[in-house]
Amino acid sequence: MSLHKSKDPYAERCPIRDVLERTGDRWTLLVLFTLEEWGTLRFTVLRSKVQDISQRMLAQTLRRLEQDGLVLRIVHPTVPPRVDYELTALGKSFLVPLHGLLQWAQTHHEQVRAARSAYQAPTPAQAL
Amino acid sequence: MSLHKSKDPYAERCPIRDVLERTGDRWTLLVLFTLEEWGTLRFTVLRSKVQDISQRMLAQTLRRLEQDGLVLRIVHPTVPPRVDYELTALGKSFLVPLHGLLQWAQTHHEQVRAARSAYQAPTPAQAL
DNA sequence: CTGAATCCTTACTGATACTG
DNA sequence: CAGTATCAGTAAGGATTCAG
Repeated sequence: MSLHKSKDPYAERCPIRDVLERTGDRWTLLVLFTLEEWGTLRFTVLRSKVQDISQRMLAQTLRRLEQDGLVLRIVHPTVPPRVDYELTALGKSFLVPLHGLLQWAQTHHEQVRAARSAYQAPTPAQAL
Repeated sequence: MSLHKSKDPYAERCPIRDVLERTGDRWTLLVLFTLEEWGTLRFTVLRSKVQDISQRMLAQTLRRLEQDGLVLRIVHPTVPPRVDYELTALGKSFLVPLHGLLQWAQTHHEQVRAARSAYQAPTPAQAL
């Protein structure tokens, strides 16, 4: 989804907007689920677990999650540098409703696929 | 979010992908919530209720929802044409987990905003 | 290792104009 | 009224390069 910041249909003041903005991008949920499953992970390891994510996108996604207080970034002042990431309490609480989505997807996935297969593109505004 | 169909990180076989693909675009949830609130609506009325959506985007969003079996399209063979849209049972069931997200957003919205305000951009991989 | 900065391609979106 | 088709601007994502 392309979520433009400006001319936002949800409007900035709308609380749900902040959530949808996160769930709506390509990697956030994947990163969140990965951190939930594995606990604390360092950058490279996290990347290896999130299939196909680029370095750029992982860094960007993590920044936003950190900024929103969903993920904690822990820097170890070592050489070479080591940075760990883990869910905050807020992040964990966010995963609860997310599982609702997952559950629905798993339960109704077949139904959706069946509907897609059966679908016939409508002839514009004219019925049988 | 831009959700490319190809090179999909979630992979096509992954059930959750089909859901995320929908929640991830700009208008789908808005349309879904609007239909939930108002029940059956015809194209123009629906458009007037979904603030700022273009005719093109509304049509496109409805097609996908229809294709996935979440929304029912009812064509009245009249002149001028009249087309009604309403949620299917599947569509309504999808709104349940969606409300979980909404709830979380409303509950934790302030926390997120606070985290954003407090956030300081990190100096690259070096601690105190 | 953990990033940030740049470039470039692709996808999304809106405006506009045109049908049945 | 209810769309579709086309066009053009913008934003997202990937690849690459550079740095602490």
